[in-house]
Amino acid sequence: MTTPDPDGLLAEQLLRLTRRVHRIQKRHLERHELGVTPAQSRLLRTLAHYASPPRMADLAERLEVVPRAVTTLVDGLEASGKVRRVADPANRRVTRIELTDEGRTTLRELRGARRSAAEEILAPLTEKERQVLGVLLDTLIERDGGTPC
Amino acid sequence: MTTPDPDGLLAEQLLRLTRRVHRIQKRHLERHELGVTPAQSRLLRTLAHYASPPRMADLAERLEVVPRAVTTLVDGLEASGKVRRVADPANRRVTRIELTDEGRTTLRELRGARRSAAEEILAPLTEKERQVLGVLLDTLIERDGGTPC
DNA sequence: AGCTCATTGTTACCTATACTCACAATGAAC
DNA sequence: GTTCATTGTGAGTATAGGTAACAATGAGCT
Repeated sequence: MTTPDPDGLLAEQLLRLTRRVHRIQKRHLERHELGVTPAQSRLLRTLAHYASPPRMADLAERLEVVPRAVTTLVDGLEASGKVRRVADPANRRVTRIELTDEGRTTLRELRGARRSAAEEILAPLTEKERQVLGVLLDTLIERDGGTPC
Repeated sequence: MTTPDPDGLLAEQLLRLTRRVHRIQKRHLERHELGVTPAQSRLLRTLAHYASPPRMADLAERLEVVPRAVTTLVDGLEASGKVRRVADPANRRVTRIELTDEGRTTLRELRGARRSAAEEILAPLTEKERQVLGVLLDTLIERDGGTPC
């Protein structure tokens, strides 16, 4: 209440920073020539977290996007042979998404791109500062359940 | 070196958070029915920082986008009467962008939307945590001059 | 059985943001 | 005055996301 405009400013910084993250990420992905967009890369990584192939709807929830957005991403990844849609025998409405061997290979190669991109972005911070930032971001992200109005 | 994947994770958190910031910002802007998109809102605010009307190129640099992107934003804002393109008498290549009275009014009303959006985003953080976050983000943003390669 | 309702993914379309490339108009330098 | 740099913009593209409508399927109820 005492400070002039701290809140709006923070949001501004956040957005500004993210524009840079996007640019850097894209550049590193292109340099590694893996043929995936940033969003596809994210889906691949998310996919790796599941023990068994998730449904489209699971992915949508995890990625915090509408199911329709996942369709497009999977379309792209399936076209380049990195994932596979498999029918669920138990419930014929659901489609499960599997990583292919090629997808797994891409994922491994992706780690290099991610590491270098992250290093470039976070270069100005010390290890400890990164930890603090991580905690703060986590706090902001965690409470996603209840939007007040 | 000891932690598993701290860097990639931070970038991930950042991007995830920003998707939320975008959504929240968009929602609050729509609720206030000011007829501006988030990017237009940013341009309006940037505009207010200048003592005299800046050139398109100045805005592009300040917003960290290519000049062509500013053209589109100004198109939209001019169509809704919030800014005005004025020719520079001294150099007929340059176009200067002025806030109109309506633009200034919108800008004032925008502050409410911004405040409430920022409050929603930052709710889980204490005042002190916000300050720390601000400093960290600033550190990350500041060194934008020299990209290593 | 049948009727209704919810779930699941997708088709079709729209928006916002920002990019590259090419270009016309203008100014500056030689 | 010819050449070169600056300035903004037209044309086209890419990415990421959103809504609305819908077909196929499953589940519940009577």
